[in-house]
Parts: sequence; structure tokens; C-alpha cells
Amino acid sequence: MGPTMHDVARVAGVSVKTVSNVVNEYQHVKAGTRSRVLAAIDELGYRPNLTARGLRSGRTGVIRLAVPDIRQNYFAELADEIIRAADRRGLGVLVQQTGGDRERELEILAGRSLQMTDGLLFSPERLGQEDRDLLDVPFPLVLLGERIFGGPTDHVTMHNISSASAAVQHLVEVGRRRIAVLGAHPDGRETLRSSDLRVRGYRQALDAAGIPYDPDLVRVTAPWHRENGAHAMRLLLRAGVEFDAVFALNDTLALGALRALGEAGVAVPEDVAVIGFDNIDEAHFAVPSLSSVDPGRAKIAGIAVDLLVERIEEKGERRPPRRIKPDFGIVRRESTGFPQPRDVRLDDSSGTALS
Amino acid sequence: MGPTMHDVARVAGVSVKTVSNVVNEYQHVKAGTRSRVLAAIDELGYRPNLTARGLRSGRTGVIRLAVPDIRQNYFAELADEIIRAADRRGLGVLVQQTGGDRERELEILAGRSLQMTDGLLFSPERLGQEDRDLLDVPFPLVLLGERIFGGPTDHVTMHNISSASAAVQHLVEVGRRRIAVLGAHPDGRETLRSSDLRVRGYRQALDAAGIPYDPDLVRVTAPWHRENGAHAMRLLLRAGVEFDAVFALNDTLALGALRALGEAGVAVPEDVAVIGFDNIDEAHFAVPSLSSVDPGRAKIAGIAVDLLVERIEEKGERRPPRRIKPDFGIVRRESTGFPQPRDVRLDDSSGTALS
DNA sequence: CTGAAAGCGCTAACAC
DNA sequence: GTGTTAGCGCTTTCAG
Repeated sequence: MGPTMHDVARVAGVSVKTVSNVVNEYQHVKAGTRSRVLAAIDELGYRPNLTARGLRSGRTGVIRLAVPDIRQNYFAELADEIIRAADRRGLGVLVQQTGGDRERELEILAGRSLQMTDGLLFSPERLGQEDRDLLDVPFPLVLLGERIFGGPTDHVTMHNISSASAAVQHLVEVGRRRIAVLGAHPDGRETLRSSDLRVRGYRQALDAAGIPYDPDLVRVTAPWHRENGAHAMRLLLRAGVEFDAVFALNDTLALGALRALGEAGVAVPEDVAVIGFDNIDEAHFAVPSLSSVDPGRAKIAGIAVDLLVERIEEKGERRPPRRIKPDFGIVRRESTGFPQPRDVRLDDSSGTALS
Repeated sequence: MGPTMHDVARVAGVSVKTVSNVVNEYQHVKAGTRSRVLAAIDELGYRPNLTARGLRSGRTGVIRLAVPDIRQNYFAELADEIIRAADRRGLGVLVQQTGGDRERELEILAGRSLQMTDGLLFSPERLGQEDRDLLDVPFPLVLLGERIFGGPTDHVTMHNISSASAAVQHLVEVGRRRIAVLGAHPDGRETLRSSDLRVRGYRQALDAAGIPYDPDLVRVTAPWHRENGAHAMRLLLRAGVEFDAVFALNDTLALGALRALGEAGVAVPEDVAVIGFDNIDEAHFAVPSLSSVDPGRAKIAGIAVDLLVERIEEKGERRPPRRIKPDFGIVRRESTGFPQPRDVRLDDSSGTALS
């Protein structure tokens, strides 16, 4: 254990309060005193004990982020954005993974495990609408994702229906009418999953364009992994259903589909146009580059952190829960016929042979 | 602020010490007392304040992980493994990103920002051998990566040279002799970077196989991004240098190279065999699937956490620093001529049309 | 087996 | 402007 404030106070010949004032950049400290204190801090290598500060102030300066699996590009990119946003506000982020396990998700909410944090950003994967009441927890919580709506907490989500609709409309605009969907989930009690909402957007766009709905084109595919996207695409090709476009409900599925289409010798976008959802980094670098729905992930992260900070700072007020959806965008790339200039960042010497 | 131990003690009609004993599962508590305390805990919804506990015990139960950028697959997968390993030991992980910024990396070491953690796992990207002394910090630290050797801390790294050599040997075994390298760094003062070590392994393997070294085949490519791998490959193709295999110094470069080879109509592995390094998840799902060096990432994570925990628990002893490298493996996939069965995990109803 | 009391390092009243 | 002091909630001697 290092030196404490008392040590610094002794060396500087002042009281702990003064040391505290200096450390916390309190304005009204005489310049001479301040510099003596700073010298003592320097000499002793003093660093304030944040645990003690946390105990006193009731704040730790750390928030929790709980996601299913950080290996998934979407969550890695979300975590990145959230860590950045939190950092801007001087907060650290403790990352927890639930692994898509319901028990783990319940534990996260129970908060039995680690608290020592001021609040929680939670993106559940197994909890559903029926668990809504469990969100009424005794600590600041902001919900992410589409599993639960109308709960007692702030909720940052995306325009699933309208952005999916816009994606399909984009396919219609490039002349497609037989538009397959990859990533639907089987019908069941749940109807608020991302997949359900996005399929609903798909149908809206078809209706708007006067294109008849053909259930044969809507393929059940779960979980949303790359290999399953490829597999579903192979099955669709084999099924002999005619189609000239694919709307994959996330980019990972779309990337798998691109693979299967490539293997089958189907040209993208000439024979089949493809659009995904999420706009993960990799979409930019696929062959061909993948058009996608940008759901505003950076915004989502920023808003989520802002809301959480508000809740942490809120005293007794208890404002009613808010639901926020940032604007989305359609990113047009090669897979729907929009060639893009590639931006290649390179060191000066890149591309040369080694001397 | 929730109920405290004193509240529980009052309700249960015992002293705080007894409550503490129950909470900490101290053995010698009369069953009746214990159950009365537990009932009180339940009734009040008491949860121990970890900050207070941390202040008292000097432990927080949280470690820091500092990596350049969690969006990069390698680091996302490493973070996943580390979070799992830490979780098994009851530790939380606070993730920080340096963004490949030297100043940020120095801050991380200065520990000015967030401590409230028991130790640090640090994977620097900009610090180098000359910063070795900065690693002598007043908190438990375990170093990851290849930037600094011989420092005062425990260090978990990989068999860069011998595994790179094995990768090249694998290419030789499948009959290749004109083996290009993607991802070298320009010569400079530094010679301990991953790239340098892996190029050294490359040369060793060539020597062992009696293949002459041709500097035209070693391509400088930085940073190691997908687009740069593609770009470097295009330049190599354009340069007219003859080659029948590529050793990419990481998988991301290799995936970019696969793209460029595909565009150019070069068949992999028939015309050119490709092997990468890192064995990221995506290597499995590339077209064709990518052979790679598995550097033992899961092991690295587990060992790193173990070492850090040891250092945290060590009292005055101060064992000398250790350097550990787990075993590596060569994963043979399609890109070097080893077709693999695809394992597709699917929900039961996957692949069907929506009813 | 349980209770009383001290104190981890810091901040925030409240004095002076 | 600066010093004194009382806790934040918990663990831990030390008694009993």
C-alpha cells in the first residue's frame, strides 16, 4: 500500500484537507501551499486511493457493460464505441459476457456478482418480454437491443422496422422484385425480436412497392452466424426458388451468403443483389463490398452512456423511462451495384520489397 | 444507498461481526444464528458494499486489460478469453483501449487514470524496448505481446520465430518454394516486433529447406489491415514476381490477400497457397478457409490471468519475472490444400421457409 | 461462538 | 485559506 494523504500532509506540513483540496483542484488554495503539496505528492509518489474515494462519495467511476459475446463483430464494435464514450466522461468500463446464457443474464441483473460500479449497460439475448419486471433493479440501468420493450428503464434501440424497410426499398430501387430474406426466426410467442421487426419492415417495403409476399423467400436461419448464412443460401439455391436479391438480417449472415453465392458461381450484384444489416467494419472489405443498414451504432453508444450518466447523477427525481432510437442510414456498396473508391491507409514504405 | 450490515444486524438481533461472518461464509456460526441472519438479509435485500470491502481488504476483485483496439479480431478474441479466465477466478475485467497511441499507453502505465483495480494486463503497441524501465510500476503488471523483452515484469508471449518457421515449413511440405511474405515492417532500429520475429522464422525455414532467400518476395505492409493485405497482394501481382505461396504475418492481411487473389483470378490453393497467423475465428469461414498459425491464444489468456493473480497475491516475496510462451499449432485448411468438413450449428428449423 | 471498537483512505461539514 | 473531525460500510483484532 502506497503513501496516503496523511503522509503527504505531514511532508508538506499541512493538513489532509489541504492535500485533498489540491488533489481535487479546489480553487481557493494559496499558490505557495499548493506547490508545497504538489512537491510532497511528487516526492512520495502519492496516488489517491480511488476505492476510498468511492466509498466516501458513493461513486466508483466505473460502469458495467454486459453483452452476449464480445467476439461477435457487432458487440466488439459496440464495446469499442461505449468504451470511448465512457472514457470521454472519465468513466471506466467493466465488460461482462453472458454467452447467451439466460442464467448469466439473470445474474447480471441480480447484480450479485460484481457491483463496485455505478450503473449497467445491458444487452440481453435470452431474456424476453416476460422478464420485463426484472429490469426494475436498485441501480441505474440502461437497456440495449430489442428483446424487451416498455420496461421500467431507459432503452436505446434502433429503427428496426423502418430501416429494414428502407433496405428492401433500396433493393427495389435497383430493380429487384424477388427479394429473399435470410435470418428469420421461427414463429413463436415472441414477436419483438430483431428478426421479427426486420421481417416486418421487409413486408412493409414489399407492400409499398406492390410486390406480392412469397413466404418461400423468407428463410429461417439461426443463430446468426456466418456459416449459417452460407448454409441457408446453399439451401435456398438448391430449393430452386427464383430470387434476384437477398436481404440478410445481419451482416454476418450476409457475408456467409456472399460466400455461398460465390461458390455457386452466382454473380453479385449482377445476378443477385445483397444487403446486410449492422454495417460492421468488415462489410466494407468483403468481396464484393457489402451494402448494409447502418443502425447508428456510434450514436447508440454515446446516447446509452449519456442516459446512464444522467441516471447515475439523478437524485430522487426518478424521471420516467425514455426510449431512444438514433437515425439510421443505408450504406450503398458493391453488393447492390454501387462501386466505391477504396481508401487504403498505408505506411509510406508499404508495398515495397524489403531492402 | 441500500441497507448496510448494521441494518441487517439490528433486524437479526446480532452484531455486525456475526453478519460479516455469515456473509463471508465463516464456518463457526451456529446454524440458528446463521439462518436468522440470512432471513434478515433476504428481508432487507442486503447486498454487501464491495467498495467498502475493497477499502478494507485492499483488493477490488477487478483487473484492467489494456489493448490497442478491441475492434481488431485478435484483441476481441483475446479479451473474450481473458474475461472468461478472469471470471473463473471471480475477477471482473475493466477494458481500456489505447488506440495505438503512445501517450495513452504511457498513461496506462502511469496508472493516473483508473486504478481501483488489483492489477494490469497490458498489450502495448507503441512502447518499445527503450521503454522497458517504465514497466517497473508500483502495481501488479503482466505484459503481453512482442514489443518489449527482458523487462521487470512477467511476460506472456508466443513462439513467433518457431511458429512462423513451422508455417513456412508447412508451405514447403505442400510443395511450394517461391513463398512471398506479406506484412514485413521496414528495417529500423527495432528488431523485436512481431513482424521481425516472424520474418526471421521465415528465413530459418527457407534455410532449412535449402530455398534461397529472395528479398523481392518479402513485402512491407503496414498497418496490418485487411485492405492493406489486398493492396500489397495487388502490387505483388503487378510486380511480376513469380510466387506460389504467401505467408501473411497475420490473418487479417491474409484475408485481404485472398480477396485480391480472387479478384485477379488466381486460384487458391492451386496456383497460390496461403497461410496466415493468429487463427482468428474468421479464418475458419473465409473463402477458401484460411490455414493459420494458432499461437495458443486461449492459453495465453489463461496464463496471463494466472500470473497476474499470483502477483496480486504475492506478499513481499517478489519472485523474479518470468517469460512464458504456450505451445503453438499449425491449422491446415483449404488455403493450403486441406479441405475441411464444415460444422454448421443451426436451430432445428433453420433453412426452412417461414411458415 | 459472538460482541465491541478500531480503522482502511478519503471527503465534507464545520470551525477558526 | 486552512485545520479538525466525523463518518462512508466493511473487516478484523481482541475480549468475553
